[in-house]
Amino acid sequence: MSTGLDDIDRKVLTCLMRDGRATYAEIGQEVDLSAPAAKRRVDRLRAEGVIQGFTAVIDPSVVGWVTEAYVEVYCSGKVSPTQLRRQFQAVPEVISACTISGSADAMLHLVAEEVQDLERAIGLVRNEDNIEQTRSAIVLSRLFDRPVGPRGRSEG
Amino acid sequence: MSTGLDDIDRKVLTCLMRDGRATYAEIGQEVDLSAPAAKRRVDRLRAEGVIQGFTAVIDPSVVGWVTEAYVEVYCSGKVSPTQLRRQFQAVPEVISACTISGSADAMLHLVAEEVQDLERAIGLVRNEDNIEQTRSAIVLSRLFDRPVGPRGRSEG
DNA sequence: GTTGAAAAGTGAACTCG
DNA sequence: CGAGTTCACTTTTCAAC
Repeated sequence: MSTGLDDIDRKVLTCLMRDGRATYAEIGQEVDLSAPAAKRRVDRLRAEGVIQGFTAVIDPSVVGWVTEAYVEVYCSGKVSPTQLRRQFQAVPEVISACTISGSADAMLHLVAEEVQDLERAIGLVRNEDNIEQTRSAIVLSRLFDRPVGPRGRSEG
Repeated sequence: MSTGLDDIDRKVLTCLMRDGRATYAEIGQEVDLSAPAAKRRVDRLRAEGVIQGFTAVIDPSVVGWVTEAYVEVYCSGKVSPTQLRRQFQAVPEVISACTISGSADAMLHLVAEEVQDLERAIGLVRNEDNIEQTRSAIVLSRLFDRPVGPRGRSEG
């Protein structure tokens, strides 16, 4: 599986992350390629799984998914990532889960419409034998969000 | 400014979040509307800011943005959200920032290519007068991620 | 990269509550 | 009038070469 991206591929990705509905002619213009050539790039990137899909970016506050929380999870005994994935995925409010370094074992990101939905979801997470405790932080206000993308690293 | 979404609007959003490059004919088919009518819906949702844009979903591991961390930030004295936004936004590795409830004041989500990039970025964050301490958790393995969208709430 | 047929986008005139 | 539809016309897609 050689997913070696060349410079043109990276530019194509940048272009599509900025505007997921860009036409192939527009993409081609940015990378000095004809529209069909640009399309072949995009098709290949999709086939390789580099581009997993396209999506609309929605203002969460308008749609009513406004309540968020970050939850640290402390587990007891041995914890298999597979097992954790399965039980966290069962809670629909959990939109992201990962294992982390430090005293906690996992970090969850939850999104819901109401605080009580969060409460219930966190209750479900805690309600498993292998979960020892959780430490939740409700999001008061989101300062900003930006897409992951090719971007300069900080200098310091 | 009444941004009241009706049932059709929500279906349009769901459709575009599942496939950001869906044609207007496809969208129309899902909501029993003609293609031009579907386009007018989408145009209105964009104009209202409900749809903020379209983007490609990229596999981060392929592109090399593999190292992630969650960082709790403890501030001293009065903290203006505007000020916090400005100083966190200055660090390119910070892809998401919010104020939170609990003992910490803010939660940051960082993504970088290498652990030392994270280290440098966290150093930059700490290097402000109003930052008292930080508490970082490096992401060991991402268990799953899923888009925010209209979705069932957990029952419990 | 180029070409051409098929598909999608887009504005205008029209219709219905 | 706001919202949907059909209809012409342009642009884009996409599978040849």
